[in-house]
Amino acid sequence: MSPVTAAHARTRLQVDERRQQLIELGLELFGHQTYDELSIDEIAKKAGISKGLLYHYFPSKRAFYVAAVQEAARQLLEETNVDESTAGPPPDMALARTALRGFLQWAHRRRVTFTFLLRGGVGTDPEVGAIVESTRRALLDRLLRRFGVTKEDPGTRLRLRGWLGFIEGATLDWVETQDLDLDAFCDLLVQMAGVILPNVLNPQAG
Amino acid sequence: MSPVTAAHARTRLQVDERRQQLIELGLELFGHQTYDELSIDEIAKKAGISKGLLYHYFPSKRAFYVAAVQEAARQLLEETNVDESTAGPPPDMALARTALRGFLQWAHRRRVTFTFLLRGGVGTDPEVGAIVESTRRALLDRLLRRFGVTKEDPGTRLRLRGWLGFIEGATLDWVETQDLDLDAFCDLLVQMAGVILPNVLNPQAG
DNA sequence: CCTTGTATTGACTGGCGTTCAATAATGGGC
DNA sequence: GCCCATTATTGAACGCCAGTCAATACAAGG
Repeated sequence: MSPVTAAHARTRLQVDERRQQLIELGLELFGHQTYDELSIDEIAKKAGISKGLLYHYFPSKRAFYVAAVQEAARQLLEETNVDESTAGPPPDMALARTALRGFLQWAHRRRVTFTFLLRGGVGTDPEVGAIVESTRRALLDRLLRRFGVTKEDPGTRLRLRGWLGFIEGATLDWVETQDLDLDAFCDLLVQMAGVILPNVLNPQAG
Repeated sequence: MSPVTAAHARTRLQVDERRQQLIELGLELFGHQTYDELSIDEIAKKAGISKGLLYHYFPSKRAFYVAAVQEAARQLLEETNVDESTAGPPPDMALARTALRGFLQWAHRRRVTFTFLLRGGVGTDPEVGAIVESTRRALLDRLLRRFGVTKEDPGTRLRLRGWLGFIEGATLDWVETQDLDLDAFCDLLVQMAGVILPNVLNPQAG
């Protein structure tokens, strides 16, 4: 079934190729099982390789897990990046909306990875927490740039952090229940941005 | 140092007393270390008891961990419960504000437990996730009752879930940075409730 | 004071993360 | 096309730690 499975003979792969393959597998497996539900032996078996080989690529099980989280974050950032060449001067609401839409589509299409990143990314290492936090930050910066937000006093920062919490919480609910279509949900989030961050989005209203 | 520590002699305690004592300790320890950073031996040592005794009270390490989460949730719900005897008809904004204040005070005073509950409560078991989710739900129901919210169509549910995400995210930030005083932050959250849930809070505006 | 119940212990076991020396595949030089 | 250096790959062995269990000591009731 898996292209990795080699009955008896050793199949020798390029280092990056195999590494990527293993991370991809980890993403899939850790998306469905807890960290300590999933044993190294099981991972190796599913990958069709020996247990020891995993340690050739990753110094520890945790490191492997972290690499998977890292990859999830990387995919999220990469696949939700929109073309900015035709962007108008901020606040370019249309572009911001497109970006948000892309994020939601990704969250839906790869919902296992998405929930893995958010749910699995919190309770574990500080290292993992840092990845999630910096991803959050990167996503936030992107959106803010498109919304044209610059200043960040304490009140604004808390609103931003809260708004992100809003998006994450609502999106986790949304990918599960699916009882609003993409556009309606996207509209909701944009509308929320408007009421949560009024002073930064239309300064004259603050 | 600890009242539990008995140099050589066995100190025999009542079952509920010791159980509670262990859970309290677990709350403290798991607040500062990851689940698998913390070994059973270490817990037992810190508690001044033998490893085996832990298994007299809890069937497994996980069960012990879950009990600690459970306790954190129980404390949160108990200690943030406000007196409703003098409550006016909903939406009683004053009471809602008091409740929110109580929640924030608790989150600040017991920030280790609070972050443990939120950060540790996500990435692990479905069992732990269920506790956190039901606590979330209970807190939400309380606030909604005071705000006088009844209906829950998909759109409203997503707003509620998002609003909770807002509170959690912003509060996690707030207990860490502390760069807004309690009242100002509380004001912010109440204000946010107003703009996020306008249709349910003042129906004529929706 | 003895007996019964149970809180408590310490040694033991099995599983799993981790290590390491041995092995076989690959690619390059001649 | 052969040989050698490199290294991807293996499998067995190790050690730590969660979980078990029979033995022990403390407390209470008769």
